[in-house]
Amino acid sequence: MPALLLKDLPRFECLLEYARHNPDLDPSALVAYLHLLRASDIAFAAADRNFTRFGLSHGRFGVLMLLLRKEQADGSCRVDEKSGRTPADLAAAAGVSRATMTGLIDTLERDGLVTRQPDEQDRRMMVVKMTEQGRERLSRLLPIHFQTVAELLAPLSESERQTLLQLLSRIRDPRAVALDPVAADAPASFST
Amino acid sequence: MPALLLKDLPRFECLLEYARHNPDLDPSALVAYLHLLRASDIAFAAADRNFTRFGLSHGRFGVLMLLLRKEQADGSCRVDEKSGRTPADLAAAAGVSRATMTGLIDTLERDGLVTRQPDEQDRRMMVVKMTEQGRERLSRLLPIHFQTVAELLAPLSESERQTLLQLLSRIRDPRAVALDPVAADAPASFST
DNA sequence: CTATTGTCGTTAGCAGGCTAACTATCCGCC
DNA sequence: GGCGGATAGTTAGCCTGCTAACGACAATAG
Repeated sequence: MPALLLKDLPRFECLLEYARHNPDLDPSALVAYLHLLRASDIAFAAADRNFTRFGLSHGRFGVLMLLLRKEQADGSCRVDEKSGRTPADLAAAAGVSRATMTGLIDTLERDGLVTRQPDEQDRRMMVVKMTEQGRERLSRLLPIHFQTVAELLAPLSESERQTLLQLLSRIRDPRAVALDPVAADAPASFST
Repeated sequence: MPALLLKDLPRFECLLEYARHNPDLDPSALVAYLHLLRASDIAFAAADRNFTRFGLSHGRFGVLMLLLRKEQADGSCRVDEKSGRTPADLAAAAGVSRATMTGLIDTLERDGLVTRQPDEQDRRMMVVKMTEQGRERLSRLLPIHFQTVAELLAPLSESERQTLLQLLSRIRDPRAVALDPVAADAPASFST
């Protein structure tokens, strides 16, 4: 069920051993890297257990969250009524390929959590909408999901979470860094 | 290619928006959780690009590392000559199912990086050994892999890495915590 | 010595990503 | 007005993980 491999802890030994034999490389980077994968895998698997209980997966959950967000557009978030509802838009927003999004929507539609109708203006497009049942299921899952997240981070104090977040946000894709070296030490505020 | 979804950044907005509408839940936990998945995904994908360049995957790389470790047994590491070479042992050490290990070894054997021979003592078992070609490929890959890891962590100073590591190692599986609450605040030194 | 129990490796079939290629449609330019 | 290039959604096929179930074999109980 965990999409990422749980195999980090065991590999610790081998890699660290190798590092011991080759002291020219950076042991602290390696250890941090392995802990990062391990912690993320734990969090991923914990969330996935909740999703599975509700007949969802990480991918399908993401789609429903995107649709929920659109529905909250009447609230504080200014999102034009149109954007984000077509499969292509959802795929871009969710970070998966259009082909994958087709499969996700297929399953969601089969389970009655989502509807798919042809767009009237542009007949290439489809319009994906969340059903009442989808909203209901999401509203049952979300408190549990957030509680799980809270439990995962429970061992850390508020200020420690800030520190963790600040350190994590400075880890960047080396390729991206090469393209945009200036951003390497920016505080990196995503959600704004 | 990335086995974990790259879709964390986009979902930031939706989840944070939801959190804004429901202030009873823990925003700092949610943000830390999302940054954790994102950072891990970046690291995972960066490593995976190297593996792919050398015809490997995360899983196959892990197997070779385990076999390499066995081979270093003549050095500083006291490992009995026998352990860790059967598929079942490798599966347990790598954290995958035995069925998955069969597939990993199949591919590695097909590519000539590993051999599989029946065990003489116990005819249920097989003995997996790394070939010279496997050693050679691993020795070409490892410097690049370690350099990638070093680049990923380059934005952090030595003491920041220590902090990161210390915070990450306190994130535990909620289920495991329930079983062993004492370990929840232990420093958690794995590699010893 | 036989029967039960358990382990090893493999197979079959599922899930969820991906790319590449296809059809249908829109847009812009002549 | 029509034609070429871009875009939407789908399909087909691959990869890699998983579980469940199998036959072969070992180990132990009686």
